[in-house]
Amino acid sequence: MARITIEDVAHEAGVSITTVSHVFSGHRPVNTETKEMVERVAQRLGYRPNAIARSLRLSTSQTIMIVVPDITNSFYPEYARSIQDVIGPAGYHSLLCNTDAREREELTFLDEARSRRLNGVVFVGFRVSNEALRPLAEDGICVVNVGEAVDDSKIDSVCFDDRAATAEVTRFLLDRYGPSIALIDGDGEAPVSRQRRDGFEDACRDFGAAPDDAAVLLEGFNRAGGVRGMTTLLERERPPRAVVCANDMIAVGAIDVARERGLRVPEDVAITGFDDVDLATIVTPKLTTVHADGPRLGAEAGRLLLTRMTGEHDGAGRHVVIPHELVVRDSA
Amino acid sequence: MARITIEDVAHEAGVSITTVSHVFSGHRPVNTETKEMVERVAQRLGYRPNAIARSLRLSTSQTIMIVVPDITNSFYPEYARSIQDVIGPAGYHSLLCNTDAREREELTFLDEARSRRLNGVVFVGFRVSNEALRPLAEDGICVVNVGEAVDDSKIDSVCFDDRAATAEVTRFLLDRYGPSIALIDGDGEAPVSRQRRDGFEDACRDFGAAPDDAAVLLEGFNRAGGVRGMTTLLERERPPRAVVCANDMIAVGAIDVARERGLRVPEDVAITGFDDVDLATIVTPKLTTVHADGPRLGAEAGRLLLTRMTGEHDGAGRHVVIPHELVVRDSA
DNA sequence: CTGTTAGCGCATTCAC
DNA sequence: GTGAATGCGCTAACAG
Repeated sequence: MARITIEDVAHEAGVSITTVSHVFSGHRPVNTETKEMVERVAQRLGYRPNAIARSLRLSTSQTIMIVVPDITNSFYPEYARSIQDVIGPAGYHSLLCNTDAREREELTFLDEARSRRLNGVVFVGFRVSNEALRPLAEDGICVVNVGEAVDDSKIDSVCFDDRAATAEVTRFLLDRYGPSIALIDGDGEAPVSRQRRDGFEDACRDFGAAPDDAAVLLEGFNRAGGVRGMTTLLERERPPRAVVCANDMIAVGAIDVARERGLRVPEDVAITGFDDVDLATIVTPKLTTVHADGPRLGAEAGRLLLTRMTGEHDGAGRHVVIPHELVVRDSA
Repeated sequence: MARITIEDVAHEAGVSITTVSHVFSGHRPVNTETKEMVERVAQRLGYRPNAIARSLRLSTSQTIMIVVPDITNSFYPEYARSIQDVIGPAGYHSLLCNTDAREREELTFLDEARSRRLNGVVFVGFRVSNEALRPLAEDGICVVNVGEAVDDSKIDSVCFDDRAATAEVTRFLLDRYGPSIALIDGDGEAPVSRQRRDGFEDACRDFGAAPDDAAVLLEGFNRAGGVRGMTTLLERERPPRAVVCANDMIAVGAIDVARERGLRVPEDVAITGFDDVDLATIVTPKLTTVHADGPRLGAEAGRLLLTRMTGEHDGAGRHVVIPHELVVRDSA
């Protein structure tokens, strides 16, 4: 139960702990015989270096934190996996943290990152202001914000142009089905949400249809949100001819309701999603949606983080926008 | 950049580090005024206790590791989230680790758990033998294996009765559609996979149809696996009347192919899944599948782990089987 | 090529 | 109610 330490190994092998340390780190040459002997002893004793002690000594944990709002939205696992694919080979581990879009969780994780002296954080924030990331950067933690840029800081950012993308789908719907349109948004406060809402309103305004406030519903970024939203919409006197959903899961919920009521999609109501996750091609009808490449977003975030962690880049924040694409399938 | 330590706070506040330590731990009474003063100073300086140092001193990290084979299969995020819901309130953090069902990753993570002196591990292993968990338990790490029990150890286990469940769906299909049946399995070696295969064969044998080896395909536990499997099956001279898929994602892929070829499900081919994840009710036709409650599995695993970590339980391994249920929908 | 030693930041025992 | 001193296990000067 008492774990084997480097000292036990040194003692058993009849060498100093320094030598054992160097056998493992390779930071200085060790006599081949001694080396092999030490390795044998370590093996026999079942020695595992204590990563905690090493972290304390080196003040680096070789780990990063990936903070996401909803791990059950498959967009995020795909994205997270992609980050891991980038930073893993460089020797970094990662903590995948789920906030459920709660402010308290967001703050707690950020605090944790500081307490644990993590090397980096890739953050998708829903509640907390960008400013909350500053203290981390000041502590020397590399951070990539997924979303808006953080001014005057060394914080990098990656995002999609959510506003433009949503305006694009909205325009597509407007052109095809006219001005009877609604948006089921995912969240009142989250930046992504606001961006998408703005895009929706931009397009409506451009089209000449002053966007009715009542045309925007705030539900959750999930299937249940879509169900609630669509139900509300269909209870109206004049249900919309087309519905923009702030993500694919919402769209799935909306389609559920529409079909349940015997409405044909898109003949009776057109419905679009956002993200283009796997679901998009599994539902019937297949979703017309915005392809927002999660893996690519993750890869880019990982790359930014990595170059900063290794010191390859050390200037002001870099800001990259991942291109999106409207994918027209069957739901609109 | 140089982080504030407990010493900085003590110095600034004009007290000893002992006092500061106790202000934060509450492990011994501190004069109220002193306490408030210290807290103010700490606040002002932006002090964050160093979790690494604390871990080293206390030799506990208050962290567990959740190891899953495929984070993009929504079964696992749901399951993991559920574990977190159980252990989080008790003050434990968790690392969510994705192995992609690779042996090397499985071993690496297990090693990591030892190196980092984690308090617990909840393990879904696909490649590595149960025996690989023993060293962890010997190091005093609490472990819950999701799958088979580990004999003569303090390792708990949770599982579904995969064999019985698969036999059940298979029998259902056999009764309804006769002996022309096939299995698209997910993996050649994984224990879950073997269990499900055995269940399939049990049912076939019972039915009197000696299971043809050729009736079992080994693909991946994902949509692409289902696509490959179904394609192979349909190229046969006499394609099966019913197809058991080892999980829902495989079933989705299989349905994709069937429909593409103009086959009606279930009129031309019946298809079943396993897990009953969200997808199951999103595909058309809705999946007939085995409801394997991921969140419940996670909650139970979390509970077992927690009671062991807190010392509430400290005997031999406990083994719990989570009930499953055949859910008949539209695909068979 | 190898060993001695001083911390990394904290919790805690022992003294006051 | 408070402080001084020790050590958790490791790495990296520094010294041979």
